[in-house]
Amino acid sequence: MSDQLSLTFSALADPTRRAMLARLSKGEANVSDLAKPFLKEMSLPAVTKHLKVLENAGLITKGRDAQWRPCKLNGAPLKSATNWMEQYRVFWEESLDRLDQYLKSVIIEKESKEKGRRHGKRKK
Amino acid sequence: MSDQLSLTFSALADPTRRAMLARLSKGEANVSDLAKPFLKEMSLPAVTKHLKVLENAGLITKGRDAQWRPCKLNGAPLKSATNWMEQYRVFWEESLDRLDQYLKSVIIEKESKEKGRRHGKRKK
DNA sequence: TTTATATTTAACTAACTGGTTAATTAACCG
DNA sequence: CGGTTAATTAACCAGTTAGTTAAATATAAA
Repeated sequence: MSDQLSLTFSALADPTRRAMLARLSKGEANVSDLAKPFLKEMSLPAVTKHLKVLENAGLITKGRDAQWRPCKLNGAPLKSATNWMEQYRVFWEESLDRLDQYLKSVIIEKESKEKGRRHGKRKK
Repeated sequence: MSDQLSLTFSALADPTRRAMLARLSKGEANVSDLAKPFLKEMSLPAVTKHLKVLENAGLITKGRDAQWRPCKLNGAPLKSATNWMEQYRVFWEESLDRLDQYLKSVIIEKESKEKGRRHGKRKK
């Protein structure tokens, strides 16, 4: 995979990892804190692996405090990812534009009817 | 995987697929158009598979025109993805904020020195 | 009807992912 | 020291991904 953007998107492509980031957005937490909500669904080593993925993507940083590993969120890769997406903004605003154009055309139809069909679309 | 956000991020986690989206952002293209830049690196069936991933994620739509399959980009899933990221904006602006605070503190130090140490931080 | 073009499907494979359990490391605490 | 807590590593496995080549499908064109 290798490139940073791929690493970032790949790390985000998992609901467990996204939930962990959400948790970290509320403040630092060590591994067992982060694991707690998932220990019914998976083991601790599985959590460790997820954290490793996040760490490799640069989305979190693990510190050390005695036997704890306090993790904190690092937003920089999310910034790059958002920057990449930004270039497609026009494509998700497009449908709205089309609605806009449609509404305008309806108004024009309406106006031309009211004004005695001076510049409306001809039918057929 | 299943959930939409995971499907989207997962589809984006590959440079070939991102390049295909970039191409489609410049206008519709059929499969062989999209394949052309990659045929030195991979076969046509590999391209078909990448397009399938994008299609399953709802990022593209494939139409039909005789034997061609004109593809067009669909921005909606990117909108959801960006919305999700938006909640982390504060984390990539944070470092800037910290610089900001630092600069402010420097100014305060400076002011308090100038004004005879009226409300600066006491040393030690 | 044959041939050519565009694309997909099938069958296979190597590498990666996401999980497991058991063992190990590291640091604290009595 | 010996025990406990926090976290990681090792070894393994099933399912998925990303690629391959060869065959099949669909449409146009001669």
